[in-house]
Amino acid sequence: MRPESRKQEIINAAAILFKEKGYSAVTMRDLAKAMGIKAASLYNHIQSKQEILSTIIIGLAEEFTVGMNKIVNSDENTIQKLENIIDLHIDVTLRNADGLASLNNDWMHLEEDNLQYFEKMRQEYEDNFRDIVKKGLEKGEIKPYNVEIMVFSTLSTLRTLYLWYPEQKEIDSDILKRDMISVLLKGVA
Amino acid sequence: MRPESRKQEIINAAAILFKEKGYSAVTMRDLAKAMGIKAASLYNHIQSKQEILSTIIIGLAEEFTVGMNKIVNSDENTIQKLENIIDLHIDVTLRNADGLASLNNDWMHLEEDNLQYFEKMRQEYEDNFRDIVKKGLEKGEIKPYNVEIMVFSTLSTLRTLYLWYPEQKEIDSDILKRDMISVLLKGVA
DNA sequence: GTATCAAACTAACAATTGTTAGTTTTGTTT
DNA sequence: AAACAAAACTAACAATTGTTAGTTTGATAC
Repeated sequence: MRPESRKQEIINAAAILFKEKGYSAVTMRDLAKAMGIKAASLYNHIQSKQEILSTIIIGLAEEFTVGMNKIVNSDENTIQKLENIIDLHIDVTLRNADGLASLNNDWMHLEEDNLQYFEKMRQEYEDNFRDIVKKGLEKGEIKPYNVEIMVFSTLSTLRTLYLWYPEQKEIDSDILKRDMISVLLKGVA
Repeated sequence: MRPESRKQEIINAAAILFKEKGYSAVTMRDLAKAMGIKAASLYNHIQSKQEILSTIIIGLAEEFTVGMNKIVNSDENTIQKLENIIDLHIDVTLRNADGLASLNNDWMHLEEDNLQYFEKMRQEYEDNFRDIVKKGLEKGEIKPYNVEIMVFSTLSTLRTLYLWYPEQKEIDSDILKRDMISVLLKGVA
């Protein structure tokens, strides 16, 4: 157990509260109470409420960007790439499910520069995803359904993992990966 | 064009704002500005901000409850039942995508009684969904993957439709239904 | 033209918000 | 024990929040 910095403790506590009620509904006094201190004391460690949010979201977005770039630039086939994307989402979710709630639901409360930066990363991530599916379709590695529907459907499931996985502790992470890949790629029927 | 009551106009405008920023981040002054009036004037039509939220969410939740009950009590087979659930979600989404944002993201801001009522409906909806999948699995109509994963995966996609569909106007609703059913039931690979 | 009624308005409220300034406590290092 | 830095505290601020009270406007019915 390496000791976490006080700042990181605050950010982790904030992520939990943001997950439960959303960024706007969590006050600095709520956060302070969760930390067992007074609201003003938080400012010995952080600069602003906004800084907490951007630290949570931008860090995660960059993780996805790095992961996706590796997958796109690999020479694996389409199915393997899709499997790797599923892997990426499961890994990030296991490591920081609370933070993903903010990324999914509170990104619009980022301020100017970080908001633009985030939206750019998200756009590129989705474009990369779409390109993988499109190429798979051209090569006949994927069924000829509407590309947008396939991308949306898969991404919806992966994005929502954060809500669901923490409650399914009995499911081993390898079984999760295997069945998730099966369900998304081969369907249920 | 039947004229909508002023109250309903306010609720519709609120749903759009709630979708963009979430319930907590939307002020009564924001809502008033969107309506072209002053905040105090809203109270000639509604009782409270909370009333707006509960009207949006409870109405939609009841729609899903009614729809799901019809499906569960029908004598169709598992695949047909799943198709009907997909249909239900697409229909509701087409009719009120904005309201679904609140149902998905702001239900936790409902107050005591309505919160309990909502959570009960959601629980029963998910239980019904799970039972359909379980029975389909027993009868061999569905592949033997983890039930929770199948339910979660399908429901994630259907719940997120509200975010995605309004931007895909070029896709005909019948094609959407057909390909959505294909992707969810047969997979992409 | 006067009464009626819905729907807007102005003005204000008490509570809550994020944040700052300045001070005290706590624990460690000299 | 003296000095120091980290991290807590109290007290307060200006702005914003949902909401109320009381008033005015504008259209319709008599």
